[in-house]
Amino acid sequence: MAEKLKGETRESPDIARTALASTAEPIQVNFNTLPAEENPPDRISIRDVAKQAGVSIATVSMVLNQNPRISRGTHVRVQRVIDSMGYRPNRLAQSLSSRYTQVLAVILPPLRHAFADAYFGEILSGISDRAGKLGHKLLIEQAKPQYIKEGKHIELYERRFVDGVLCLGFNEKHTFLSDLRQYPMILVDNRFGDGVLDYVHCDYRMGAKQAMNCLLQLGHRNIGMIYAAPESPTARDVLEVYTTELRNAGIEVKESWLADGCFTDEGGAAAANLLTHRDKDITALLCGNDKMALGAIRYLVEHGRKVPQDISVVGFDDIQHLAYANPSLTTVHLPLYELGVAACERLVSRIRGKVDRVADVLPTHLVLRESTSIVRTR
Amino acid sequence: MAEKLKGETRESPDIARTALASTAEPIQVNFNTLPAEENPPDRISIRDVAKQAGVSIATVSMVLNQNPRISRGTHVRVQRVIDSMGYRPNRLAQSLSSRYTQVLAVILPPLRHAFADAYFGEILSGISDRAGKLGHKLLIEQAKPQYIKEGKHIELYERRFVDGVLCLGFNEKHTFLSDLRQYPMILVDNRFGDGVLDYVHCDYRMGAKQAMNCLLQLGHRNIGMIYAAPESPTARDVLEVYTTELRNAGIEVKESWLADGCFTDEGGAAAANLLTHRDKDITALLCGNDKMALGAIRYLVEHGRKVPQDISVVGFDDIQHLAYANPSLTTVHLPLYELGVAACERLVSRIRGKVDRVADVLPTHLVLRESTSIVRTR
DNA sequence: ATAGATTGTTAAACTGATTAAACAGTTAAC
DNA sequence: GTTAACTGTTTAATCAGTTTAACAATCTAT
Repeated sequence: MAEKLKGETRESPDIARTALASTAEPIQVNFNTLPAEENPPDRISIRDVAKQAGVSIATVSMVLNQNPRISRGTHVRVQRVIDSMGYRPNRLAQSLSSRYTQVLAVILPPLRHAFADAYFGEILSGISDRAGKLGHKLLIEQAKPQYIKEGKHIELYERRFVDGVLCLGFNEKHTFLSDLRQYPMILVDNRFGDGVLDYVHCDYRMGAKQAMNCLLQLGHRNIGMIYAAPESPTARDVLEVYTTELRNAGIEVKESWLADGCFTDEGGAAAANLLTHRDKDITALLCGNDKMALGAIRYLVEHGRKVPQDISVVGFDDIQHLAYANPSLTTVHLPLYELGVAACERLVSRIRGKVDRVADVLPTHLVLRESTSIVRTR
Repeated sequence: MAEKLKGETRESPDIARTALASTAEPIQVNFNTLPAEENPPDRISIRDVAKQAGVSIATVSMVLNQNPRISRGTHVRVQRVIDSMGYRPNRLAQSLSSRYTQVLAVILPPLRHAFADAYFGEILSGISDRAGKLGHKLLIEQAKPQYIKEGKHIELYERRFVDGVLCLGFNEKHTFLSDLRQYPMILVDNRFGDGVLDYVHCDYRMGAKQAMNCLLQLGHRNIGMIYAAPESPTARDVLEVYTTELRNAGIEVKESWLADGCFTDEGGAAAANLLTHRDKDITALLCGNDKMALGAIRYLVEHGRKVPQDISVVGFDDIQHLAYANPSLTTVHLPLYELGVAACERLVSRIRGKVDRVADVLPTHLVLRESTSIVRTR
């Protein structure tokens, strides 16, 4: 138990303060000297500006929208008034008449930790950055069953919340996607119904080929696979390339080499358990994502199998901070940030009617780290 | 190199298919039989509904808003027309006249991986869930320097994008926060300028006390601290309680026990390096968040110090999936999801004018796992 | 029977912008 | 010296709702 010294309790913690002083910049937040905003920031409308500038509201509107029919002189004069009054156009009114909201929605699957997920996070970063640059705001939604049942995803367009939608983490099982096919929408990192919906996804076939090449070159022949979500076309791509590449190497794939890991780390651990028990000779595991790979490694290490000495593991995603795992993970790098950028870019093009079909596939590459090694000869 | 068997190349991967068949539900997406939406979903307006129902648009509006001045009969009759026509009110028009957008913004700091961050993610989940229940949409923004310089954070209100804003991951160094003090805004998981801004945060003092109690009870006396962001009041709370609790236990805090870990895992590793070299007798480390704790453990383990046998480590946050780390992390659980819920709830109350001051503090608790143990006597 | 209160509905003003069409004032062409 | 073609600006309609005040119809109370 902590012994308490009388008279010392509740004393000011100087040392902490000292530490602070040395690191923190001086902080002064004096609210009395802050620029006094006009108390009720009385909404200034386009009419006020027009009156002040001695022109019609149409002129102000045209100045706002850089309409070339406005003369240089008027433009400058009106702009000056706009700036001096601190006028900012009400975008509800703008959207109401212009029919564009300048807002995009991102729909995520109803997973408990969808927002804390590195995979979605990386894509979201890309989307957010590009949306900002294109002058669009981002609305975030989770497609809970109730949400879909109530048709909220359709309301997004119908009630004019957004101009377009990006769907992340969905596959062909999510039939609500087809409700959106008549609106600007892009399915991110998957395909749907043989390409009925616009999409942008990573080249999972290329990634799988890169991973399998690596393992085969390291001499592995008994390679297990922890897959997930076989209803997802891109996930299926990996499975297919996996078997094809084995065949091409003259190896007959055993059914017992396959296990579903549900994209989670627990699932990955469970799958590793299953696979290693079904076939003691497996020397390598290809995993559908990094989380499962991590779970598998944890399971293996905890059960006395050394990674990579006894068994090699390859992941998919190349999630940040997993480079720091122990052993660090060999994985297929998916350009998730770029995927987000591309998806956002294409969606805006679609909204503006500049393209009428989006079907992009982004290249991957393999990142060799510590979780793979040459097969051990017994 | 993989040997290729002639005639076997590019064959269909039956095994993968079989695996699929067993796991996947049957997928049929027949687009010809999907309910044929009226080709041009010709915008239906309140006027169309009014005409069809033989009432004025005012009546339809009042039905929509459940105005009690409408008789039961009319309500039912109009509602039936609304349903049959599939009418959905344009929310731009609604917001324009009602002065409420039903949209909230979440502003995140300009960190590269803000969206992939477990800490923010957890809070965001809470916010998103509650916002949905309260009928509000969520806009997500990152406060890049340029963004602030251009006053986009003020535009959020002035241009009527949102009714209120939740600020995550900011502290007193972020002076732009004070620009928002005249609008509905809640600072999440921090305080600002002695409480000028509304806030909801976790009880970091309580958390620090719980962590220190634990370490002291385990017999540790030379306890180092990896802190971060001393400009953050809540971070300072931890530092202060750390020194106070040591003093109360009759231990004089050494300046050399403190190091800044910048809230990152690399920072945590670097700080662990620094601390263990400055004072070889340190037997425990208190870390300002889980990421730094993880980095510290990685550094220690890689440099031959066993955790917890040689040195105990306590984190802060209780981030998901870190329960699976090896060793699993003893940490202060912050109710981040609940924090998001509370913040959202309070913000909406503020917008509706039901409260005029928000200053909530949520309790924490310690989660004992494997990274701490009784001090080893030499 | 008539004034007063109650109830339900509607006309009209309002929210704050965009934009097509009209309209002056110049300049160019025949 | 008309007519035609441009320029730059304004008028007025429109986007799709909400809300206040007015109004007609019915019900009470005197």
